[in-house]
Amino acid sequence: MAYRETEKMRQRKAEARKRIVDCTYQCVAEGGFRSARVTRIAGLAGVATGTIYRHFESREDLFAEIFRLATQREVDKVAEALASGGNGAERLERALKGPQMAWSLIAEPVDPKVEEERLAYRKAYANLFEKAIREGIDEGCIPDQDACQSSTCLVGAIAESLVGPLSPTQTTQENSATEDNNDPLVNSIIRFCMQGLTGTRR
Amino acid sequence: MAYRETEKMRQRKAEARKRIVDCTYQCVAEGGFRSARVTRIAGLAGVATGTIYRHFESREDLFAEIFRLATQREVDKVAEALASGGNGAERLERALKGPQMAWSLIAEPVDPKVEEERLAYRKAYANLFEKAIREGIDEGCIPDQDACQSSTCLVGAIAESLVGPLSPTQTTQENSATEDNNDPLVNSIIRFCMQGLTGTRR
DNA sequence: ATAAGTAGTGAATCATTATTCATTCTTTGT
DNA sequence: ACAAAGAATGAATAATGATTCACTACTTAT
Repeated sequence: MAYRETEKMRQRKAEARKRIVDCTYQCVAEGGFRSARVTRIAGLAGVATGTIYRHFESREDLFAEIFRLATQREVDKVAEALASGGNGAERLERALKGPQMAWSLIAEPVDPKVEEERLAYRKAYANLFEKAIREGIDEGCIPDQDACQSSTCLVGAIAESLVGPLSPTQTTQENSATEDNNDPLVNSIIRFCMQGLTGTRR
Repeated sequence: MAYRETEKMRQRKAEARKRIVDCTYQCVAEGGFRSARVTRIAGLAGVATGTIYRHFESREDLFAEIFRLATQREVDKVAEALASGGNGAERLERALKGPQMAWSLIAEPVDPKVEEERLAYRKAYANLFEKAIREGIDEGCIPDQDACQSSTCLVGAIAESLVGPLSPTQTTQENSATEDNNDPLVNSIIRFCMQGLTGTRR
């Protein structure tokens, strides 16, 4: 027998896969999941359409992966913020400042499999917040309340403000990905959310 | 010349149109816009598929109309609540209790034309809230803040809580359409939102 | 009854895309 | 150099479903 997969090949395949992922991300960022065509992705990535299917079961699976990837980083950021020092209210406030770019993904209409990921994503956020709220309640810096429900409100308020159709920010990827801008917006969301939680004017 | 459209005919057409609208609504309520097939709608309405196109330009137009209809009633309810007596904070609180069923529509992935309606819908709500918040600020019962931004947070928090993927309520139409239930849920949303606005524990 | 015009029909068409797979190209070990 | 295996290709296929349109059925006015 002759061919045995070698490191060099593994690497080349990995590169192709990455190229596919990157181009998919780009397509999704431009026109959303709905309009991202397998053919176009293949074209951008410089592979044949068939090749996509050597790396992913189906279009949906590819999309689900994109979603997970784009999402993971942001959730991690929030988790990190919630894990660091300060009291519960302070940590929450820091966490609210965290996510910047991936929120845009939670607004987009998609296939069932991606929808599943989206649910997981929102839930991940909500869970982080819920835990933090509970801690705040235990510490006494947040009044007693239904932490689960409040965390849902938080996610909703933030999502709508940052990426919903009402959002004042342009929904282009570039600007929402930048680091520092739209501070007044973020600040007023934070104020609203913190007041909603604590019932304390600041 | 012979045939001239008569009242009887006008009426019959109107009935067919209404049947189409109703069945579309039913389909959408069951499986969402995505999966509502023109053929099935026609079948349910007892007309040929072609007939749909005598009443509506296109599938999208039909859907847009459904959306408008389902939506209008709810927005009216909120407007009414905001118009009645009491101070700003009280009126807002009443309005938050208003919408029940149509929120489910704002979560659903749809075609561009429907998307447009959805935007209008969210905006309608947000505008109502924004106006009410401004009034509350003028009256002094709500502290000064960015009314526009706060109204966006309200819409987001409510939408997520009632119909988002995190919603604890089943997303079936029947129960969310009922009048009185899920009070604890609604109450905690209201508490969160009112605190977010007023910064006052209740 | 007849003619003129409108409404209704639904099988056929058209358009769109994801997916397949027979074929060609590369890599690898001998 | 050769054979065995895998990888890549992309034209062809398949599936879906909206939309059309040639035709029939009905309504109306004379």
